Amino acid sequence: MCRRSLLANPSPKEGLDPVVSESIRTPCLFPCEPPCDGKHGLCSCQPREARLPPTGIVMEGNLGAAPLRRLHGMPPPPPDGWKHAAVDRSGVVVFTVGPVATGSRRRRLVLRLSQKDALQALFQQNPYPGIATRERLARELGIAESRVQVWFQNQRRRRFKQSRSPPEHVHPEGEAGPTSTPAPPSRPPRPQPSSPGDSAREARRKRTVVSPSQTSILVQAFRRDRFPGIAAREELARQTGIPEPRIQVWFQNRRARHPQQSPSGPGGAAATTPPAPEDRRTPPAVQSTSPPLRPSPPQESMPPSAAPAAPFGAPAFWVPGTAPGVCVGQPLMIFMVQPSPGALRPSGKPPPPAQVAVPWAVSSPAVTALGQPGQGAILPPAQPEAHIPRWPGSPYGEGAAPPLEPQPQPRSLPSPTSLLDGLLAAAGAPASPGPSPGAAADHGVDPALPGAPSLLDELLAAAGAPASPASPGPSPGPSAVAVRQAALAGTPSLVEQISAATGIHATPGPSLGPCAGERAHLALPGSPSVQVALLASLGIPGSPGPFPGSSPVVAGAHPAFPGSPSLIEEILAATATRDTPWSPPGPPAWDEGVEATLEAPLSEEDYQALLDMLPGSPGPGA
DNA sequence: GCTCTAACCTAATCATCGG
DNA sequence: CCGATGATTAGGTTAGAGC
Repeated sequence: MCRRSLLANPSPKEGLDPVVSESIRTPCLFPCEPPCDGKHGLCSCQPREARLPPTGIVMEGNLGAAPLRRLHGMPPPPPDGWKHAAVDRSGVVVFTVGPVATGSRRRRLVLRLSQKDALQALFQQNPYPGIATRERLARELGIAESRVQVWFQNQRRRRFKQSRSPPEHVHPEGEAGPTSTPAPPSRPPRPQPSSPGDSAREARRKRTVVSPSQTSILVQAFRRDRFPGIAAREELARQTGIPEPRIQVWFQNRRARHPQQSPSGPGGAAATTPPAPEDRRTPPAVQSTSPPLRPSPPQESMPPSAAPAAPFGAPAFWVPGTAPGVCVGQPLMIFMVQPSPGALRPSGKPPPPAQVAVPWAVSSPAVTALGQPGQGAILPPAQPEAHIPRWPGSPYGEGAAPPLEPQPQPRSLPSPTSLLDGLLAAAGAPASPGPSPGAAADHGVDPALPGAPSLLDELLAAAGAPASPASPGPSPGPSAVAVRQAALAGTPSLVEQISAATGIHATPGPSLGPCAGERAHLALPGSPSVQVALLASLGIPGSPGPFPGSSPVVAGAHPAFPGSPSLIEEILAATATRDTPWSPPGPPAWDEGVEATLEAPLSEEDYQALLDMLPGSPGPGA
């Protein structure tokens, strides 16, 4: 009875998301009968996987916790208040008190009807949206791009399952009846980007470039836990500056390609395992810097040994600089702190003590929403959407993260007003009765708001869906904000600094946080992208165009801006030409070429120079 | 309790980059 | 060209949310 169900089952009600619940959940320590094949993502009887991390964290309240503890000879949980315990390599069991950041899985996103309708509409148009479309849709719906991607994955399965065949090309017509589709027999293994009929398939996400130092951090984490939960991934995202979704993929690939990282099984073997390629190529010195250090002493504040000292398995003790977004040159700061109940972004995300000035925190709508349990939001707050390749040699270190205090990582915003609401409102539809006003802020930030009056309605209408009266209830809002909040909440990124210095940030522009969500869209109302513009004006290479590992940013037309066609409009347009197989959103706005990247390969010098150019800008070194 | 579906995982494969 | 590795897809499973 190898039941994963026995494993970690964090009690969301308590907001406990065990940081390492994953650890518990993954390993299958039971004498399964029949033994599980190990194919499961969460369970494996095969010792090969050695899924139990060295730390052997246990969760309170987990159904499987007790047995696991027994199996591991772990002591019983502390009486009260403990959330989880970790056993470090030395065998010391450490209990952490207080809410744990998050659990193994990210909070489940509850899509609103209107959001689903929009997704459905797009799905009918194209079940294989490219990165550009996904991002755009994500922006307009106020959810993370990765969520959109997952939704499409699940949706394809649901649809294909029903119809037993993949959508040839998703002709708008057949969609209406999901199941109704007769479905041609055999279903192609899998649509290839270049496969016929898919010729129009959009471009993939640009390859993320993981620097050696970032790889080092990831590898270390991997050795400790091959199955990091959302909390751990977010943590890594903060440390590395790589978007959490990319971290997740990295681990997937890593697991697939480095199955035997720790042959000796749980525990330790990791250390003895031969270094992976990345390891080899990573200078030792760099490796030790894993845990980003404080800005000042670039990499000395914390002894190299510190990194290893902080077993990933015991993330509870590492409170990252919280700056969700690791932005341009933002050093990551991690320091040890006593686990305290509000320190870790529990459901309630109490702001950390020394809340460093976070520019956006003030004006950012996203921030406003902090603290809300919003359901929709899932975006890992810290998700540095804009993955900015660090400049090697930078004093800020590689895994630079913002030297900020742990910030309340708004996991989900109760977003008074979600993007969708905004859309609906704009369309004259009754938006969620919710909160509201604060919404003002949101509105300002909402990408797709202005300019696109009844887009949603149109889309829905085109899709045959009822113009969603939208979210009934206060809908916590999926957080359009959530998506951006990550960007906001965090440390001031270069852009933020620039904005602060220039006052540009006055515009509650959409996703101003360059480091935000999966992708930071720096579009500012009225202007393409301040960031891009600035970078471009400075002649910073790579600014205007995407470059490897960069996160494309729609610099041009932005859905949120009046005048810029929204995705929905695009869909509508496409729908008009039904026989036209999906093709990449054509208009300029869509053009990938229009996209710019936030991740300018800035060198520290560039960075400094940039800052210097900004009047009143303190500048990093300043 | 049941259903639906978001989240996650594996395996396979494509795409891109650097040597 | 080839190896390494990021991205994506199909398909399987778990678990949260809502009825």
